[in-house]
Amino acid sequence: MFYFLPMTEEKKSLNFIEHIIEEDLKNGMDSNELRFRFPPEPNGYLHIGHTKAIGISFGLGLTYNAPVNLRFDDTNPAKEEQEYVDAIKDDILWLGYQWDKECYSSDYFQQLYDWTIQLIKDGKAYVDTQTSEEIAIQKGTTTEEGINSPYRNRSVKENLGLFQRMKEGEFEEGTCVLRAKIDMADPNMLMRDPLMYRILKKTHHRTGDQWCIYPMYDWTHGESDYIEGISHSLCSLEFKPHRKLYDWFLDQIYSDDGIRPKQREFARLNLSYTIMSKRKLLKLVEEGVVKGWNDPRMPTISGLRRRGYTPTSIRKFVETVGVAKRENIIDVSLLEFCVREDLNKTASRVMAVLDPVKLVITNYPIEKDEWLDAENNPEDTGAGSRKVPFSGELYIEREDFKEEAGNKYFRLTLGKEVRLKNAYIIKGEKVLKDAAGTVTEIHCTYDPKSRSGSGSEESKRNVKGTLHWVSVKHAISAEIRMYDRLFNDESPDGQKDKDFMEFVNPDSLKVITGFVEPSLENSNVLDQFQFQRLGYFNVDSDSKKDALVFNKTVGLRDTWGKVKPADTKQEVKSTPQQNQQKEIPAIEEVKRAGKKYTNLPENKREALKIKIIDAAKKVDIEELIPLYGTAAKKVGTRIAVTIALGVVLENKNLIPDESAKEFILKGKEDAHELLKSEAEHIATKFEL
RNA sequence: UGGUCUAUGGUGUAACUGGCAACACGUCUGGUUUUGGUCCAGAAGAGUCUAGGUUCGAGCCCUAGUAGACCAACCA
Repeated sequence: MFYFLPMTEEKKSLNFIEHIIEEDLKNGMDSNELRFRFPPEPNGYLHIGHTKAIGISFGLGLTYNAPVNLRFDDTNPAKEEQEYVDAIKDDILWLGYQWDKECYSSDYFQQLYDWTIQLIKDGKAYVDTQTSEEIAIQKGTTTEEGINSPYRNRSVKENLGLFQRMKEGEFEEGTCVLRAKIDMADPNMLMRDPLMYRILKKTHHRTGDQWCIYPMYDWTHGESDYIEGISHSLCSLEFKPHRKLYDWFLDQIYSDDGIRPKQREFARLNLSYTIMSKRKLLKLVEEGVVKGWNDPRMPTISGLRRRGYTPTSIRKFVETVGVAKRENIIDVSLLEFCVREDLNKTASRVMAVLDPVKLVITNYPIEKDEWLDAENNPEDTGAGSRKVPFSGELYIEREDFKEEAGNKYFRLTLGKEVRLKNAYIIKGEKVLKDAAGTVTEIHCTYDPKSRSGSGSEESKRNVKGTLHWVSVKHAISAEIRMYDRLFNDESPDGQKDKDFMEFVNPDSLKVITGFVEPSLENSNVLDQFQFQRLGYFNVDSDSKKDALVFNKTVGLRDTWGKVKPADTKQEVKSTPQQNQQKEIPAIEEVKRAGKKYTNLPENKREALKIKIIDAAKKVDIEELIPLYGTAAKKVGTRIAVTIALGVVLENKNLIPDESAKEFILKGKEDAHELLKSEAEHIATKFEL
């Protein structure tokens, strides 16, 4: 008998936002007061960068079982459109997140207006009738204070009147604004009488022409959070300076009965070899570098979806990248890992040959066909199997044959045997070439008794290589779109003197015609497959029943085909110092024991001290020389090492001055004093 | 020449009120395998930006530097 141990609660480490929430909860916040929001501006399509923000807020909603609002931050009718609202909703839904309320900042225009009137009455806002240039100049710079607007001290009555007229459309765009009266000398530029309202005579996608004054971001966001009862308002780092203003505005309207939202900021997601800015992505679309916002090479959600990325994989990805406050560039290999991980479990295995060369089995009966069993997914026993047609003429990958090759090459060569997946073992016999020397046909023989699954001895025979193939007679040709990274540089928009367009990879798309097995004839758009030994592919939306089109989502992990020089990275790292450390286990032992020593409670140290000294006696003085400099500052090791040093030196009658010379000779100038004082200090302390 | 933030293996993130720097990706071995995939077992790789300080003990606390990011749109 044994007990079922309680599942050791996986001590999931919290990110800093979760720590804040935990802290708030501990300090008396009720967990059902938690509420989050994702607030996109509907002025473009969502991209992989947004999924981090989405994942954080919706993820928090999930872990704390708290509602998450979707709020469209639509305060600028010049840039926003219904089309984007719809696309954003589609994308979030596709990712699999559920929002609680669908909100719009524009729903709060009236409330915001009412609060504004109060602010004006309180003398905390005024109408400025200067040009934007004048206002900008008065704002000062990061190093110089700003100066007050000449209109800063208009009377409440006058402000009220002017603001009223602004609202009624009496003034043209750009002629006046409403500003908060804060402090033109604040080191935070955002506090220097920020704009609250500007005139925009544009039709808003929701409020139509009802308003011609529109609130600015800062005078909308925190207030919207407050109205919705958001407890934690999470945004990216560049909003950090806005926090002070966020809080100031909140102070003006907050009454004790509501939840006071907190703004907290995290670092946005950057992906290597990718750009994220909407403006730059738009340029790619406009200049025809890609075919649209949902081009499979785009980092947009719609692009990734079309490319074959799954919601699960993207969610896993954002979960894995974590949340912190430092700048980061995440390697695309992590994203790729996440899709492979998901698709490996779900995608049906099929055979497709993308760079075909004909293989003729000379001893296979002409005209004969066989339909062989093929497993759909070895990772999923419930996936069943299907039949694939086999015949005497097949296509195999050109890459899978070489006339001769070393024994690291597991594929077909003349005179060597390989297995055809789900079929027979064959042996290369002869090769036919054209005038240019290109292989046109490979002849081989097969072992009729080796058929997969037949149960015979031969069917179980182990041969090194297994090849995928498609029967010439039964193959369906298909368009295959092969994608590579869109940029050649790891950080295309991170270069100061170069434009990101310079790094566009001209070979990011290759369209080829390949052959796929006939079972794919009835596949549907977005169906996902693993083309065995090649990678994951999905059916593109351009695909038609008689003209199949596939996208390559991602290749299989491939440790063989890789160019090896990448190894240099590994070489560089083994520094001489590390090598030396490896060669001197005695000192290692001292150090290890030393660390332990420092961590032990007072009463348990004695035994270990003896051990340290024993180990120290074995240390050769020569070994200490190159090490002392670093060893001395190694955390937690210092004292123990010093004990050891003291012992060693004493044993060798080197204490103190003779040895110091050695160190000095080696360029360790400080070592003398350090050694002496440390040794003395320790000696007295531990009565050595 | 101001303010704010950040600094941990190649990358990203951890490390509860100071207590042997952990996890994932990537890399490299070996095993299994009818996918050079998956899976399994294992390894290498940082002593935590620098210099001081406090402490028996510092990635964590203190001081001073250094480097990077952000901040002067009638954008969000």
